[in-house]
Order: sequence, then structure tokens, then C-alpha cells
Amino acid sequence: MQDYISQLNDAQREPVLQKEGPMIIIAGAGSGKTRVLTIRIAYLMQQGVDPFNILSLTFTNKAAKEMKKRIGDIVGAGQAKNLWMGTFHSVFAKLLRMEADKLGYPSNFTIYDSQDSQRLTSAIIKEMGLDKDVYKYKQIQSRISSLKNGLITVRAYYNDADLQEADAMARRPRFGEIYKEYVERCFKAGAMDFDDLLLKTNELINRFPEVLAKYQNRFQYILVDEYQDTNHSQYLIVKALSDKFQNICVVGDDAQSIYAFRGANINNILNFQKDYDNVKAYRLEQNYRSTKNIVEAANSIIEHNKTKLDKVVWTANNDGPKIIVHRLMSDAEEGRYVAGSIFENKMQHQLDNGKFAILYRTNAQSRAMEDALRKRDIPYRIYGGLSFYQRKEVKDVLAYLRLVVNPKDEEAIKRVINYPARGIGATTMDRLIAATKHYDRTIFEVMENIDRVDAGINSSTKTKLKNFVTMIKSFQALDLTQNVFELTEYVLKKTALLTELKKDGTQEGISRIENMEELLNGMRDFVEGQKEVADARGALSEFLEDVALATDLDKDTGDDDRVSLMTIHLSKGLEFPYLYIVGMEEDLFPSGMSMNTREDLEEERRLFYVALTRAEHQAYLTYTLSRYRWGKLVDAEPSRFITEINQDYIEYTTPIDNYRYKPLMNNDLWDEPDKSKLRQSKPKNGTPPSVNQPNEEQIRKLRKMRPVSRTTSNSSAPSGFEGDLQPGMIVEHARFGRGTVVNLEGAGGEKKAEINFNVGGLKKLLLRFAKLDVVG
DNA sequence: GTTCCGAACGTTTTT
DNA sequence: CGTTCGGAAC
Repeated sequence: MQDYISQLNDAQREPVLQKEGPMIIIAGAGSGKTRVLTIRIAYLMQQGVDPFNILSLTFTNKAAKEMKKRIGDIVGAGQAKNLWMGTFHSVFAKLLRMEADKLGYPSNFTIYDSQDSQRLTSAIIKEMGLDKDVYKYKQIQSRISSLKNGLITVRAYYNDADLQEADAMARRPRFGEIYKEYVERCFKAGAMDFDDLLLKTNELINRFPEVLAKYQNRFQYILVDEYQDTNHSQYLIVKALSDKFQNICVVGDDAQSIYAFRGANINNILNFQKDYDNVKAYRLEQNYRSTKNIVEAANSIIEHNKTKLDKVVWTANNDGPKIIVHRLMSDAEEGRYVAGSIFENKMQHQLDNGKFAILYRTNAQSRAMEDALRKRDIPYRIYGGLSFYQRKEVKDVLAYLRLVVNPKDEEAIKRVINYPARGIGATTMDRLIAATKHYDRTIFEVMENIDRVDAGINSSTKTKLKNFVTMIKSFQALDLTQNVFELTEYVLKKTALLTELKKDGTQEGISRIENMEELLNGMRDFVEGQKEVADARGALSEFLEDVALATDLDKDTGDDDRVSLMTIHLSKGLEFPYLYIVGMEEDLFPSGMSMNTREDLEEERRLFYVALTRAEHQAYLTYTLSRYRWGKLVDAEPSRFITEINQDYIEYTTPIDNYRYKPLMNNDLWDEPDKSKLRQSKPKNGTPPSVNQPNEEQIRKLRKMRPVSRTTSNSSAPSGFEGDLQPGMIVEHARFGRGTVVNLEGAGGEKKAEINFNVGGLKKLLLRFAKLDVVG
């Protein structure tokens, strides 16, 4: 143990040795924070802390697994096994299963993934007979999600006139009803969605003080990684659980906060010192990962952000090669260039494929890369996108298994009741759903009692339904004696799912069958692994939980020496000697959807910072002059981010005088010093500071951690509002008079605002032309 | 109730 | 361009 500790630098050692009390570690990219966390936990255990009393929340389950293993190497695997370690979602899913009855849920509740949630939302909108063009299920679902993450339950929603008014203003007055029905349907189905895992945990500890006390005593030491990406719901859980012992250690980097879009609140990290007394703050600023060129280039990028902590990341590493920036004519050519460059580097330096990664802003960009790599015979692996467990054929099989564990699971039933086709169509489904409401039963219960209910279903269909129920019940019986693998083999045979897939001889069909085999293999591995786990519960439900919360990153395929392809978001925490960041173009990166406000743009910039700091040795940035988007060839221009890098660290391998740059977006235009006035039509008293915008005091407080003289520029008021128009604002138009902004769409010169005018009603205006004044 | 075809839509990013 | 969804024909 002492060896491990002496290997740390001074800055790393201090937080490791502080056993108790609240502490925050601001850890720059590549500064060895995982190491600090790992050794800190090992040290705690060595000091006599029971692993049972340690809760460690990580960003991915894979990270948890690796950390556990490393801790096991130090203190012994038997000890490390008892640590509570994993993502928020998986840890609290586990906890909720133990306490589910208190909330009226079965302990074997299903976890709905986002697709299940969307389908349910969509079904509800349809059942209510609402216009699907107004009530877009994705928007509705995302609103439900953000309400939940803000702990706004249905009841709270109905108690808040402003929220309801906002929906009415957006022409969705019946949103509340959808929300209510959605929540009730999930409950009835014995299902929790991703957000529920956090929301219900909050509900549990708020409603049952004795439960809270139990877990406060249980989790005497709490560590949270990537704290800058926690949302409100997660924040409250951590706060409550750590309240008694206050042995809370959070680690993060405000410069790497990139999940605001899913509710992450950067203020959680900025305000940490307010939340606890006597917070010790540490900084890890020495980067061990990257060359000087890369570290300095990354610093010069983040410099453009206003909202940040003062922190200077530095490195003692070599200068290394400059960042190469290369221009291509098209996305296909970009792929060829990257594949060719990887090929050359491999030859020249005798490198494995695993040393290379290609990062992009959107998943859609992977295709061009794939094509090029395949032509060069370079093995690769794509992370993210449609993950394995989300593929249709896989989800179909899983749906049968879900029904075995929880026959109330509505989405699973709807998925497979007629797949493969067995003559139970939409009409029957509608009637069944109507009957569930009439009798207040679940679909499965109605089907079980189909002879005794009046659902308007004819007798031949009734027989089909009964057969289905019998089949599921036979699976349930089998589940008692067989493991997941054996059960699934039987399910495949009995349902003739494989036969169904084999009918389709296309390439796609074949790959579906291969996926099926991969699923079975995965199950076999799982069954093997289960034998070692002490607290394994029912194997099937355990498997389903793993699957529901698995990310693509979690899945390790063993064999790989492959080039990694992934979005920048997924790359957080990883590192690669050779790194290609492709699609460095305006409207793509930064994304066209994120150029409206300074906050959005700053998040994009942090994303670029994250991307670049993944590189250890050599980074390449590529951009094209045109690329296929939505099937159309679209002109592109280089990303402003390229020019934001201190040019000393860049080598252009294509001429740069061809930049057909529009004048660079003047940063002042994005400085919006008095947003509060513009944002809300009626600011409420005591409104918390808006997300992503810490106030002066917060910044000052954080500065105190290590005063560095750097001034935050106070910008003058902007002249135009176009860029900052937000739904809900009241605007004045020369001809149409006053109205409320309902919606914004498009970007750049094509940006349009949908405005509901007091006189004249709804109109769509091109902001390029419309002269608007913001009045409230 | 099933199947097939065309329209519509979408691209941020994910647990 | 690729996928998904809904409508129409069988």
C-alpha cells in the first residue's frame, strides 16, 4: 500500500490521505484522477473501513469493474467484491429492488429503455386522439424526462401554474394528461424508466426516513466521479445519503462538462463548497497523458469559454508533434485520408490498431469512416450508435424474457404478442387496452381471464390469446429450473423466432441470425460469470438488468486489436496515442443546434476540449468542403474551433488560404450578460440561477480554491437578439404586433421562429428577415 | 389481420 | 440516405 501512495505526486497524495470530511477534487484532463480514486478507496479499506460502507459512483459500469479489479489487486479481491460501485443508474436500481415494495413496485420491476418510453408515450398520444404533429412524441418524452430529472412529479406539475402555462403556450395544453397517464401506465406495468431509477430513489428516501437512515449508515463513505455531469436528481440523492457522515468525495472537471443536454448541472460542481461545511478542495493539474503541444492547444481552446474555473493544466511531457489539420473535398475522401493515415502510421511506427481512435460529433458520420477502413482491411469497432441490445431482433427475444420475469410489462407484450405473427392484430390490442382500463387490470391479467371479461373479442382470437398466455407461463415454469441460456434456446425454438429470421435470406437477415448467436454466447458467459457472484439473485432478472443498463462501452469483446470509432461523448475518460477528430466543420461541430446561445456554444467547446485531450501523442483534425447530409451534398466550412486553437501548435498540411470564412462569429455577440431579463417572460422570485451560469459569487468562491489573477471580461450589451431568442419570449413585430415565441427551428440564415401573435395567431418567420424586438 | 409500399422525417450528444 | 410509420390493398 505504501508503495502505491509513494508513487503519487504531492497533489494526488493529499486527497488520498484525507480519510474523512467533505472534499472536492478538481481534476484536469489526464491528471490521474482514476488512480487517485482507486488508491483512495484501497487506502480507506486498509485503514479499516468496511468495503460494505463505501459507495462509489462511476460514469460507466466498465470503469467500475476496472476500478474494482485494481482495488482488488491492492487489498485482495475478496474484499473489493463487497464494494458498492457502479453508475448511478445501476447502483440505485439495485437498491430500489430491495426496497421496491415500499413504493408499491414489485422487486422484479422492468427497466424501460428510452425506446420503450418513447413507444409508450407515442401510444398514449394516439389513444388520446391527439394530433401527432403537435404532440410530437419525442418532444413530449424529453419534456417528461426533464421534469422527472428536476423531481417534478405529476402532482408538482399540476401545482405549478407556470409549467402548465408554458405547455399551453406551446400549444400542448394536454401535456399534463399525457404525463399523468405515462406515469400510471409505467406503474401498472411494473416498470421504471431511466429517470425513475433516480426519481424513485429520491421518493424512497424522502418518504421513508428510516430507509434514508439505513442507507446513510450503510454508505459512510461516498465517492462520486465525473461530478460535473450529475443532474439535479442525482445531486439530491448524494446530498441526502452523505448528510449524516459527510464523508463525501467528489471528483470532476468543469471543463469536461458535456451532458447539459440530459440535465447535467454544472452548478453542482461549482457550488459544492456551499453545500457542505469545511470542504477541502484539491486540484490535480499535472497532465500525464499528452504531449505539451496537445495540452497547450487544449488550454488555448478552453480559454475562449467564459464560464470556467481557474485551473492550469500543464505537463512535463515532451513537446511532441504538432496537431495536423487537413482539408478534404468530401466525407468519402475524409474517410480515405484517415484510413490511409492510420495505415501509414501503423507501418512506419509498427503500431497496433488499438492505438488509434476516430472521434466524431454525430453517429451518422461513422459510415464514411467504416467504408474506408473496410477497403483498407483495417479492423475497427464502433461504439455507441444502435447498441447491440437495442437491435430489433435482440429486443424481441429480450421482450419474451422480460415477460417471464414481469408479465405486467406492457411494452414487452405489445412487442411480441404478434411477433412472429399469430393473428393478434392492432384491433385486438386496442380492445385489450380498453379492457385494461375498464377493469383496472394489466393486459396480461385480462388475457388470463379472457373468457370472463367483456372485451368484444371473438372466440377464435380468444383461443390465440390463451395460447400466448399458456406459452409465457410455460417459459416461467422453465425459468425455475433452467439458466438464462437454456431458457432462451427453448424460447427461440418454441416461438419459432429463428425460423422467422431464416426466412429472410438477405445479408441483413443473416446478420440478424448472427446477432442471435452473439446474444446466446453472451448469455453463456453471463451464466459462467454468475457462478462467481456471491449475491446473485434470480439469474434471469439479473441478466435483464445488466442488459438494460449496459452501455456499449461496457461490453468487452476480448479479442480486439481494432481501431475505435465513437462519438466524442462516449470517448470521455479514454485515451489513445493517435487520435483523429473528423468533421471539424461549422454546423456539424459546433452542431448547428448548439449555436444559439453562449452556453450551448461553450458546451460544444468543452466537447472539443474533451476530444482533443483524449490524444496522447498525435492528433489529427480533418474537415471537408462538402459532405452528404440527409442524402444531399451540402457545402461545409471549417469549424471556428480550428481557428480558436493557438496556431503555434498546429501544422496545416493543406493550404489554409482557401478558407472561405465568413467573418468569425464575434464572441461578443454571444456574450449575453443579462440573460435573465430576456429568458423568461416573468421571472419568479427566488428563481435559482439558470443552468450553466454560475453567478459571480459562485465563481469567486471557487476561485478562492487557488486565486489566479485572471479577469472575466464584462461585456457590453448585445445589439441583436436573433441568436438568443428563446421559446416563451414575448416579442414585438413591426406589422404583426406582439406575440409569444413558441418554437425555433433551423439554423444560421435559415433559422425560423414560430410565433403566436396576439392578433393574427401563429406565424412562422425567417429570422433573417423578420424584425423583432424582445419585450419580455 | 397481414403485407407492402410510399411518405415523412431526421442528426446532436446517452444512462 | 436510411429508417420508421401509417395507410391502402389484399
